[in-house]
Amino acid sequence: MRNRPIPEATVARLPIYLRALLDVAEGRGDLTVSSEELARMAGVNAAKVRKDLSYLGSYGTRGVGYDVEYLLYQITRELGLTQDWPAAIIGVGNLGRALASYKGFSERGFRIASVFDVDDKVIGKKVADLVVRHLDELKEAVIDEGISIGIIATPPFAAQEVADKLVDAGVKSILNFAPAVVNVPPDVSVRKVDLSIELQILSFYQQRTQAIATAREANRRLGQQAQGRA
Amino acid sequence: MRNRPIPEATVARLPIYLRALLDVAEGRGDLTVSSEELARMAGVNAAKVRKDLSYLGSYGTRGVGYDVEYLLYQITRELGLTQDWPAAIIGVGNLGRALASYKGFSERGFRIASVFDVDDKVIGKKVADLVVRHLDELKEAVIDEGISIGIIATPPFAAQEVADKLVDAGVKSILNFAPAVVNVPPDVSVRKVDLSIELQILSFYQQRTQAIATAREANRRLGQQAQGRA
DNA sequence: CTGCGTTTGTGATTTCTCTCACAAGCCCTA
DNA sequence: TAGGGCTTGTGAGAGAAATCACAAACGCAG
Repeated sequence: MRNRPIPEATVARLPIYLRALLDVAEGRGDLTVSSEELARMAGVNAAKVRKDLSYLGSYGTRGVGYDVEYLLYQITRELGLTQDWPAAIIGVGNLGRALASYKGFSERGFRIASVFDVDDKVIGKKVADLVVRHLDELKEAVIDEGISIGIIATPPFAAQEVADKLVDAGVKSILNFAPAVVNVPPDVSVRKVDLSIELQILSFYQQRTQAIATAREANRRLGQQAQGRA
Repeated sequence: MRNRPIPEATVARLPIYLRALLDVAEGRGDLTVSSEELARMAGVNAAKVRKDLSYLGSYGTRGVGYDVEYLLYQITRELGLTQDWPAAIIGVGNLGRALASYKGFSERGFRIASVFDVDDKVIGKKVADLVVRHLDELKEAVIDEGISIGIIATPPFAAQEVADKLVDAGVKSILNFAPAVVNVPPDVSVRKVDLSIELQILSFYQQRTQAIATAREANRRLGQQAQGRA
């Protein structure tokens, strides 16, 4: 099992296990945790937890469970969170500003090192203790400050251009909040967070269950009519 | 193909196609679009586009492509976007405020109808033209204003409690921005957006390619040493 | 009306993911 | 040291998603 590449689906769950483990460590101070318990906290089933963790190695003890501290360390290391990855936010609109001061990032060890925009009205102003710089200074900043993650928080029409500039500056990881598809070379990772897409997906399932309810209702009425006729 | 349940993976892509189609319609005003072109705009491959669309029905014309307006309408209808789904935001911190004034929601037809919190310091204040109300008024508001989507933007410790209240009030769709797992009955849909998890996933892939580069480098040096000895 | 170039729709296949179920292995007690 | 109770680690099978590859069908030109 070791040394096999870790499946994408597993990678996406490791941060959830990490959070659960932190809760266990801080909260109760238990020394070990079972796959069953971890599963409950992460909202998945126990077999999945065990298989996921087995990709990292055999870090559990049969009959006992997983050592909380040890597993915490292993997941942290596997996720590359032992080093820090300075990030830059491009776009200082509503969303950009909220992201710049979002506590969740720093709590997980991510530091916003710089914020950029192209609008003279905001350049030079402070956002979450950082002075907004012009996008033209991006490449320089990436080199000087070792920025390794770019966070796109621009309007959609600017997203591709900003992505190109990030790639050109040597950034290999991009988190895209703009509602637009961005294309990058294969050695660059992009993840997207699209808020309205999430709502649209919810809408689909809601509409569907309502449609079913309506159909069932119609059916019921038809049934009553049939009974009435009988 | 029709009437078969639409796969989850397909549902998640429909909003992306929708956006691409809107671009085509507004931008060029072309009357038809091919799966090839849609694929390019959506960042997927053409076969996937065709298979996805085929779940909705046979809306294309062989040798021609898809009628833009017609397909737009069909996807809109399938996603349930012909009716409106008023949403409520719970939690008026940085993120909650940014979400309340996020243009992307209204552009896609989602309306934030109410915002809630439990902190007396913000209740009664205005956020994006809406007066912040106490969470205790949630159930009432859900009924009166027909709220069908709950957006959780609280700190993590409060997320489950808020989710329970949403469920209790009859909300069937929840979008959770709090970095915490929330459990709900099976008839309720939850989608989560966890910003720092996205960064952790990026970190994993970045760290891995760096590790590979380092190993390759070490290898190269070993090779040179071996050559030196030969 | 025929033939050609184009693009869809979809069976078949491959790949990825989840789940099951149980042997292997650990701890503890006597 | 032997045995019983737990919990892990993982092979095997089921299921979902992605991809392939091609027949079917359309428009148009001659």
